[in-house]
Amino acid sequence: MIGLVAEIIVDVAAYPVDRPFDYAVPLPMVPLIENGSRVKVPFGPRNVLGFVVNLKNHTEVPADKIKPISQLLDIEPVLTPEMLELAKWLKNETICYEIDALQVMLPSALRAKYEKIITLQNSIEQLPQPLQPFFIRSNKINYKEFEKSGLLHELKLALNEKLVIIEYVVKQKGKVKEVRKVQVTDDLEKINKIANELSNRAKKQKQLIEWMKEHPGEIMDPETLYSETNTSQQVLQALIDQGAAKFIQEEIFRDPFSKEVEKTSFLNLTEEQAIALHKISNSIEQQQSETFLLHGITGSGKTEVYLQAIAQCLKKGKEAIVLVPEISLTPQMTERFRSRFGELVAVMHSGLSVGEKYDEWRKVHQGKVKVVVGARSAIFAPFENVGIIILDEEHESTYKQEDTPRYHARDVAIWRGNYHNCPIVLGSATPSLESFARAKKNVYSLLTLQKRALKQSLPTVQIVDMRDELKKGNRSMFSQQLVQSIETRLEKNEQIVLFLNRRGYSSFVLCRDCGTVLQCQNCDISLTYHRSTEKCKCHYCGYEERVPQTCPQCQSEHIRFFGTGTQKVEEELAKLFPEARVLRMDVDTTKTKGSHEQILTSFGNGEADILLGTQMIAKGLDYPNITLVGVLSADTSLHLPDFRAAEKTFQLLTQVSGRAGRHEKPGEVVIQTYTPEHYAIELSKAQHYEPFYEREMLMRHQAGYPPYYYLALIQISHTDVMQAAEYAHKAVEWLRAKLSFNVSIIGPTASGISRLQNRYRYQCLIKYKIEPDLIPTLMQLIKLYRSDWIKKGILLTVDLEPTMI
DNA sequence: AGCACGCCGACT
DNA sequence: GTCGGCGTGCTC
Repeated sequence: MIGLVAEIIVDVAAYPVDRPFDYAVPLPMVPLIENGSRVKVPFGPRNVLGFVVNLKNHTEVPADKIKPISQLLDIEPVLTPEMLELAKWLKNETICYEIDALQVMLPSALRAKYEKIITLQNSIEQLPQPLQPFFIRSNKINYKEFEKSGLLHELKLALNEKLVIIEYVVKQKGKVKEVRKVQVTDDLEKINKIANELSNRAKKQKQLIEWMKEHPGEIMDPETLYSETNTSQQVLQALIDQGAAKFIQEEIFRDPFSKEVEKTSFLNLTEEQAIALHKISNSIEQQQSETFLLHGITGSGKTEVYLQAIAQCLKKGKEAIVLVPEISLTPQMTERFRSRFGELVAVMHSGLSVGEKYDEWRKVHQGKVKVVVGARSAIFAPFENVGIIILDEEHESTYKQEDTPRYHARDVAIWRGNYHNCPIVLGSATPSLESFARAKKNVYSLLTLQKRALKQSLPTVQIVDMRDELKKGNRSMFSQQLVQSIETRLEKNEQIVLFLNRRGYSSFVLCRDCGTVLQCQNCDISLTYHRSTEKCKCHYCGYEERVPQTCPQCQSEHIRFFGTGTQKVEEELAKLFPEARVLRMDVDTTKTKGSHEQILTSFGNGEADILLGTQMIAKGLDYPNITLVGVLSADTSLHLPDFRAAEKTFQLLTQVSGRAGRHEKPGEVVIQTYTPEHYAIELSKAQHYEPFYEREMLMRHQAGYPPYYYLALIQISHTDVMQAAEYAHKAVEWLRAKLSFNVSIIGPTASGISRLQNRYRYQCLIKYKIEPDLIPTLMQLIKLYRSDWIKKGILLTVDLEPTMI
């Protein structure tokens, strides 16, 4: 007779074990175990962590093969049934191991730490001499530590003699922080009885018990108790011995918020905001899983709409998830939520320590908070009654995870919205083309905010043609216009933000006279300059050519590869404006924790005149004294070998321009470019999203890119170039034979970064509209790879809907 | 993935 | 004879 059997996904990321294994549930565990519980199980010769995904009363596995679960790690399951279902969906949707899908939903503190421990079996004297010193202190030592000693051979002999054994132990990474507290018994009669029986000499105990009479059941910090009742540990201990109180361990949460915030209340809504809120409210009321695209220009007050919609969910006893891109998850941002919802908010982002993340997660898990504000992974917040899911800056590529499981938070949000029958709000000033196209097709409901909430006017935008500057003999990075504008602000004591557009690392080849950028003959994509070979390559079709000496358009010799650094700009600024105080914000100056925040605060306090930085300053900057924004070269992101280059540029310019003049003082924006006629630059001038959308959609349609087509990216790498190329070809041939003619397969070509960590990388891009068998076919390819190619050192990955190509 | 098992060549 | 090299196959 078999008892309860648990299906367990084990913590081993490998193809042959990517399925549930049956384990016997020991009798004492039966009433405690649930789906979603974490367990420790013997798996082959070792012990591993696993997740219970199903409980049943039968099994096909022969009784002699079934092993019992060795330990139940949580009394409360860490995963809800929803999460188990979501994991299965993720597994199919992104082609990953189920265990990876499960682990990504939990804080890393709950992941297992594996250790090998050598344990001495007999007395130490029996051990060979060289091994003895290791076991003087204890009969157990860590294998990792031992490994360094170089005595592995001796160990092996001792192992054969059974003098020592090796154990595989599973530990949890994170710890729950606990403090010791006193709890007074809630049994008042007992207190009275003890009080009456106290000897008259026990004056201090009497004092304490009198206090306890007033506070039955109370939990408090011992130190506070002593000072409040003027007693000491000895006195308390005496009463504890008699049963008047007891010491308890209480969980505490590490508090990542350093300061208190003041409560704020609702702001008045503009008419547009009110309409948007009303539609979202309806969906909350009707319990409809509707996806909204909230398209609102910078400064139109999207956040206030979110806040009020959330408030409504809370009123209905439901919870809210708010996703924000990592870089805009500044204290300034989270304070807006905390000031409205106080202690009901948990914040999750990469700046927190492992322990802090674990604590924030537990607040959600235990129902102590109702709102989560966080970066991508917060989409897995373990709420059980979600009322609304919000993705702010919906177009941001950081919502897509770049390693397995390669999920897009937007897709997970929609899945969860469906599960909970609640609305999903995607907010952006510059929606992704995918989302806007869906809104146009009424797949999403479009909500529009066209006016700024405080009725400020949009900043005036000037586009400066840098080719003219060059003709005028100005070879510096600053146009005359920008220099003049900076001077004016410095005189007026107003602040300036200079933005250096430097997305990505590849460089393109540009003619400084006519603005021509070398393009591929077959694709509408810029060629990438490869310094090692002195050639320009197209990463989409593999076309390549030598870097020309003169411009193919105008025969000018001023043709060279492009790329500038913030340091160089800083030096030039120092020459032009020696008195100006400059703050530089880039990867170098923001390495340490909190430095990002520090720079912004000191700029906000007016400790500098100019803030110079890269992407990271494009968001969240909201200071009244910023009246000038300068974009040093708008082109840089335009000519990246990425079909989204124009979209990203438009988004970035709109975003950056939005930093100027957000308060009373009017703002000015100066955009320097070598290609002022490009629609992405021209149309960003007045934040004209729709014309840009129309224009860009046309390009996508012609070139066969999303949103008209779906994409899948296959990457193949090997330490040997020939092997990498050979297997990339094999994969492509294999796919061509399997997939229908409606699918176009581009490649194989060398990847953008053709060698990474000493592996040569090739890739192939699949474009398709409808191909129901694509995922099964790709899974088959992966199977082929894992059973055969992997032995030859090939690495193959599949990324569905890649963001970076 | 990790690990044991097993079959082969080089050595005390 | 035996140690350790890596190919093969399994994990409830």
